[in-house]
Amino acid sequence: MKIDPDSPEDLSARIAAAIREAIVSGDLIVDQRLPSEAELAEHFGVSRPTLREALKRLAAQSLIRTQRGATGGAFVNRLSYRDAYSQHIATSTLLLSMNAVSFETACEARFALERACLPLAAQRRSAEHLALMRAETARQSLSDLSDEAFCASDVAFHRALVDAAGNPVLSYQLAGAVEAMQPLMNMITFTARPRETIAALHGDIADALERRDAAAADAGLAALEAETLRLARGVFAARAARA
Amino acid sequence: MKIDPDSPEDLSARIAAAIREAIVSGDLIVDQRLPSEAELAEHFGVSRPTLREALKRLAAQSLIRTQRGATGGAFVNRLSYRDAYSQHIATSTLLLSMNAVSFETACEARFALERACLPLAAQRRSAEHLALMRAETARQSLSDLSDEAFCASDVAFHRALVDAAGNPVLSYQLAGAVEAMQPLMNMITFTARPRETIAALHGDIADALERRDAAAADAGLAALEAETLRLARGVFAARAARA
DNA sequence: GCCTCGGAAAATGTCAGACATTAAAATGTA
DNA sequence: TACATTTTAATGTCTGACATTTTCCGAGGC
Repeated sequence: MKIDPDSPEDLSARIAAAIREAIVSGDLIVDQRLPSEAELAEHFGVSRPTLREALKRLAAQSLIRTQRGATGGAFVNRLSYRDAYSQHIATSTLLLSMNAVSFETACEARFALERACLPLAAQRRSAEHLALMRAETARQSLSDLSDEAFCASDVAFHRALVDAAGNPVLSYQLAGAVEAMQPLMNMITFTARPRETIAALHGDIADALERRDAAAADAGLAALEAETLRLARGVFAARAARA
Repeated sequence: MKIDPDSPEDLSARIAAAIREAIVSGDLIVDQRLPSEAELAEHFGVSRPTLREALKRLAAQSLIRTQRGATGGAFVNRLSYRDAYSQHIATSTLLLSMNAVSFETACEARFALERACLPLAAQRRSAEHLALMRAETARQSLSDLSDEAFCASDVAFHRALVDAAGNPVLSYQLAGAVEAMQPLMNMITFTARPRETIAALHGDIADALERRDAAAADAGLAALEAETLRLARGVFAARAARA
């Protein structure tokens, strides 16, 4: 582990990069304990605070975890799907909100990706996934649901659809697209009529998956995309006219 | 900005969470300057080193950047596609390498996602994207190419295919699936015959996109997936037999 | 012999204060 | 006005100390 001496970055950034490299390259393996902070500081020729800044950078990326006490220290963390999920969702959400991505672009990406899951989902969907989708569809018909809760339920339905494909890598990659849409969806107010329409389309998709009919599910998803886009355009046009 | 007093986490983690919350919620906006380290330390009632650990955590996630000098300080960073890309790729690569994901699972996810891009790519592909795909296909036929370089070219071809869909959100979400496959692909040795086969299939896909024929491109991608899987199984079986 | 209890030890977590370095702004001067 | 110099405000880094947590081991009592 050597730091790049002529990088313009901070010492802590360079040290973090060196340790990260050791982890990624397999030089440090999962659950292995790193040397103590004092030893690492000496190894890199820096003070303990500087070294600690480097360790915190790695901790922020879930690459290491720390334990206090006699046998404590910093350990290489096994990156779990759970951790990767939440990082990916947070990054995707920020990316959309900070870069003025149009609703159309985000919507197109989301539905394109979900359609990629349908053949697998039709083949592998379990009873549990179907039940989840049915439950969310039913919830969406409740009249006393807030707009936020409706959108959250929408996201939950789509997550179940993606998970039904039974491929954790696919679920992980899609999590960003599906979950990051929620803030955008929250900008749309769903009055009674659209809610019924959307819930009905969700029902159609669930029906198709129950019959293991990928083509029908694809048609349902296409209809849902068109409806979502139609709704969003209506809302945005009305908002623009009012302003 | 208030820290959660009864969280079991470090002070620096709680402070980072508080500031992150302020950024995500829009309380702090892009390019806005945060108070100086001394002021923030006083605000949260901690010392400067502790506060700096919190800032480094945020810097590791590209949420802030820092400048030295008189008018320097920490600024809310606009999360660029570029930054988000590299984070996503790094996380995806680690996730695959640390969780013993099977080649089949990763491969299935990758091709399922790429197929989602084809209809859009067929519709929107530019001459530049086609030229890129042709160039990589040509490179793959060179005889003096190392296995790593062949795999890198393979990734470049697929990246061009994804980018041809003309949707940056889609490109971002797929970057993880496409790039994270490279270490897995590198485990396979490509002798002359498979290289020809793969390059030919790449050529077929490029041809189909040039004709804006999504169905043919889909068939080409399906054939490529089957071939990749066949190859990988052969290599792994041979390796298992030898051991 | 076994169990409990209490320190010793080793590690991270936190603090205080100082100095080094950088870059912009203010100031002085030809 | 234009240029060089000084000031200033910020981050970057170091030193040393103390607080806290957790494990381990040994002493003492049953």
